[in-house]
Amino acid sequence: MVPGPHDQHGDVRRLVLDAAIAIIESDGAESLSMREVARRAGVSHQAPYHYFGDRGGIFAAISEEGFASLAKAFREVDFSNTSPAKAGFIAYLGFARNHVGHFRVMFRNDICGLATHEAAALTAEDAFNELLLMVSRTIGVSASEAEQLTFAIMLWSQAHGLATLILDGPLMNRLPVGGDAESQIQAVIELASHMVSLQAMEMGLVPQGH
Amino acid sequence: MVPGPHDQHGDVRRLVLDAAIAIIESDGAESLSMREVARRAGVSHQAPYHYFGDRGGIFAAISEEGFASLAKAFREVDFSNTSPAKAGFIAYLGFARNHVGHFRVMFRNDICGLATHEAAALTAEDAFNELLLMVSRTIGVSASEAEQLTFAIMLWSQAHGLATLILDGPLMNRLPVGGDAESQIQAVIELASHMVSLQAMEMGLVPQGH
DNA sequence: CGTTGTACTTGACATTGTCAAGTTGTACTC
DNA sequence: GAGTACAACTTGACAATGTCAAGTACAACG
Repeated sequence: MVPGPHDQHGDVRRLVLDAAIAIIESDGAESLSMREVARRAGVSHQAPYHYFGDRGGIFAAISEEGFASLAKAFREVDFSNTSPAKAGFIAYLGFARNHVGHFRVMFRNDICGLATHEAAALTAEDAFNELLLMVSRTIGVSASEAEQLTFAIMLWSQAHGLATLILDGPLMNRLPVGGDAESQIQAVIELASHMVSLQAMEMGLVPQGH
Repeated sequence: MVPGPHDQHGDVRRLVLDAAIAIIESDGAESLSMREVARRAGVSHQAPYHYFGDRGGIFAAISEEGFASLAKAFREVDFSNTSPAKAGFIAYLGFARNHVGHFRVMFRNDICGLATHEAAALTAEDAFNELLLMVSRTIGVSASEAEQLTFAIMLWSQAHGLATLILDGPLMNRLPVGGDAESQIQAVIELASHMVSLQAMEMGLVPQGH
C-alpha cells in the first residue's frame, strides 16, 4: 500500500482512536487488537504505536477522552426540571449508554491506565470533583465534608452499578421477557432518586435544585 | 516431561481452574493465558482444552462456580443482628472481596459465557432467584411483584456498584489519603441500608427481619 | 486378546504485541 | 539551496498466544 498523506494533521490519530472505540463497543475491551485497529484505520500495523506507545496507551487515551466527556456531561446537567439526584442518575446512565466504548475502559483499573498516564489521571480527577460538586448540590452544602463524601460514594455506586449491570452485566437477561426494559430502568431510577431525597430530608439537608 | 498420573480423579481440572482463578485475581481476566495456566498447573499446554474446550470454557466454569457460591452466600445470610438490607449488602460485598477472581468474570457478559454455557446460566438464574428471595425479605411480601423487581434491581445496583468500584474502579484511589478505607466503606453501607429502610417504611412495607 | 474411551501429550499454524530499522516529506538553519 | 533534524509513518523481524490435528499411554470391558 502506498503511504499516502492524510487530509489533516491528527487525522490518523483520530481514525485509530475511533476504530479502537468501535471495536470495544461491539466486542469488548478484551478483544481489542492493535493490528485490527490499524487495519480498520487503513494504516500499517505499527502506526498506532507511533501515537499511543503501546496497547495500554490507546486505553489511556480512551479513558482520558471519556473522563473529559463525563465531566462535561456533569457540568451540563439540567437541574431545573427534576430533583438533583434524578438528574444526576440520568446523566450518568446517559453517558454510559452513549459512550459504551469509553465507559467500558474508564472504570477498569487493570486497563484504564490511570496509574501510569498522568494526563488521564488528571481528567479523571476533574470528573470526580465535578461529581462531588453535583453531590453538594444534591444534599446541600450544609453537610459536613465526610457526610458529603459518603453520600457521593453511595450515589456513585448506585448509578455505576445500574450502568454496569445494564451494559455488561446479566441484568438485561433477567428482565421479564416482553417487558419494556426501558421503563423498568426508569422505574429503578425513579425509586432510587426518591429514596435519596427521603434520606436527604431525614438528614435535614436542603437540596438546592428544584 | 513424563505424563505421570495424578492422585485423584478431577485433580488436574481443579488445578487448572485454581491456577486460572489465581491469575485473574492478581492480573485481571484480560491477561489470562491458556498456556500460562497450563504451565502453573504443571501440565501440557493442551490439557486445559481437554476439560474446558477453549478459553471461554474456563471463564464459564469460573462463572458457574462463582454463581453457585454467591447463591450459597445469599442463602446463609444471617438476618438476626442487622436489617435485611444491610445484611444483604455485607454479604454481597463480602462475596466480591473474598472471591475476586470469580467476581471479575461473573459479571462481564463478554466473557462470562452465560449465553453459551447452559450450566453456568442455570446457576446464575438460581443466584438471581435467591436475591429476589432476599429482597422479598427486605421489603416484605406485601409488595407487588413489579415493586419487588424494581426494588431488587435497585438494591443489586447499589451493592454491585460499590463492589465494582472497590475492586476494579477508581474509588480506592479517590479516598482521602490516610483515611481508613474500610470504615469509609462501612459508612457507605450504613447510609445505603438506612436509606433503604426509610424507603421501605415510606412504602408501608414491613421488613420481616430484625 | 482386541476394542473403546479417557486423559492427556507433542507438533504445527495463523495471529498477536512489540522491538528494530528503514523511508518519506516537511521545516528550519546556515 | 544544501544540510540537518524531526515527525509520521513504513516493512520486517521475533517470541508468545489460542487453537486445530494427530498421536500416546493406560484402564475397563467384551
